Amino acid sequence: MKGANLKEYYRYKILSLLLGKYEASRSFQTGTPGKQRPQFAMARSPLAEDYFDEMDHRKREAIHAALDELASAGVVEVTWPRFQEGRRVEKVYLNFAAIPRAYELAGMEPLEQRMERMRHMLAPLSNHPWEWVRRWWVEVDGALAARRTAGLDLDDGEGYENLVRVLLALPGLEDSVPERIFSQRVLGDSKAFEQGVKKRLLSLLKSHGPEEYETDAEYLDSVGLTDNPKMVLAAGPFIFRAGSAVFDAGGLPGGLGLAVQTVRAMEITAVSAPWVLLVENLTSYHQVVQRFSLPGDEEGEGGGVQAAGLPAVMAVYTGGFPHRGVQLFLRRLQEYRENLAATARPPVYHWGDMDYGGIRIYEYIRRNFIPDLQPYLMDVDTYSRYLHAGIPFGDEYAARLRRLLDDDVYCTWRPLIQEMLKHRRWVEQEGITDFENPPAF
DNA sequence: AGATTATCCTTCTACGTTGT
DNA sequence: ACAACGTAGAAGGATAATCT
Repeated sequence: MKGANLKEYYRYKILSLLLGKYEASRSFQTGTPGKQRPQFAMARSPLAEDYFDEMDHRKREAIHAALDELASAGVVEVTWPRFQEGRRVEKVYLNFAAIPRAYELAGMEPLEQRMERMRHMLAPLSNHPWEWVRRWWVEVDGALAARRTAGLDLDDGEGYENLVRVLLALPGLEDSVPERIFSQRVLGDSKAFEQGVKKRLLSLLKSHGPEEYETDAEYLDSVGLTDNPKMVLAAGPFIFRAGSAVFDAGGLPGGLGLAVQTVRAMEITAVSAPWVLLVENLTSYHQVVQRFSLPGDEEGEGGGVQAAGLPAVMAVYTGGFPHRGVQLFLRRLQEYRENLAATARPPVYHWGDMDYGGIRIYEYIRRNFIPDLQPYLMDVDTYSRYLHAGIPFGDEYAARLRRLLDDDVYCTWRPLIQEMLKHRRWVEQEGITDFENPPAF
């Protein structure tokens, strides 16, 4: 590096160091210069190593040259230890009046301008149809107006531009759309969503979203995005109509998978099973289908429980928090039930893990789809019988569980939650095998 | 006017939280 | 589980205020 270049290099280093301190200082926050100027002591600055390099004096000379120039332009003030004038720099101060000039010389964009640009970029969200997006916008816009960064990466303008586009496009989605297709449609690039927006959208959903979920996929599904279209799995004797065609699922020993479009178009016309069971986990769903929905099946499974004679059940796989397709199916089911007299409705039970997520999934379905939902094998008695197979959990998990105790929505779960807190274990649905007995109706 | 005290501000350090 | 980041509190310095 030649002398002049070295000087410019240090000029930038010095100015960006001082401006960085300025941007973090109260003087910037309040917008009015405080009593103390941004400053650094040379000996303990990032420049110290170069400044005190005994092997290469050109570095110190270049730093002095840069400081001389800045000082005579009135941008900075340099102090020297007594009797060392011009020999060893003590401290460097940035003059408030020269801050615009300092930005110019450093080739940096003033933080205030970058913040204003960001506000302008996010402004379209101010009248977003979703309340939680507006709430986030109010927070962020307020922070920027108050000259605080609020966790935004001000250097990633493009990223936030795409985030805004995505947020504006999401409310228009009908069914779940595959990420890549959505990305292509909204951002013009099938990878752009995954690379630049997904992470921010997820953290936004987790911090401000209307509902807490277990997995990223569930969060994305809640706004209409999936990695791949998902089927709705259901089994047992029920009849539905799609267009003019009528289907009887009872004739299919393993049940069926319904595409979201089918669910949208269908109407459930009859449920001949005496009860309906929603199942959280896939393994358990398959077991339920095998044991309940094949009355008279002689094969069994390798000496397993004799299945013959069990009353049939209509089973629906929810897969954790139900995705949009399942939600639509549950609405169809509820539409059918509401057309019947209250006493004629087949009762709907839900069976999931006895853990934080399982309890919340149950209440989520009850709140949003099936008001008279009942739990199946999710109670203190079953918990105690399977405690030996329970999985231990830690303090943080216990704290989350304890929060449910304070929430009235979960009041019926208090005995179970208290039992779980006492033993510090949760019980997996898959471990429970004695589910042959349907509840007494 | 000089010195001492008070106050304000930056910087350092530790802690908690969040993301990988 | 670990690292990185951000925040909050403590300490050190500098300026301002007050007293003698």
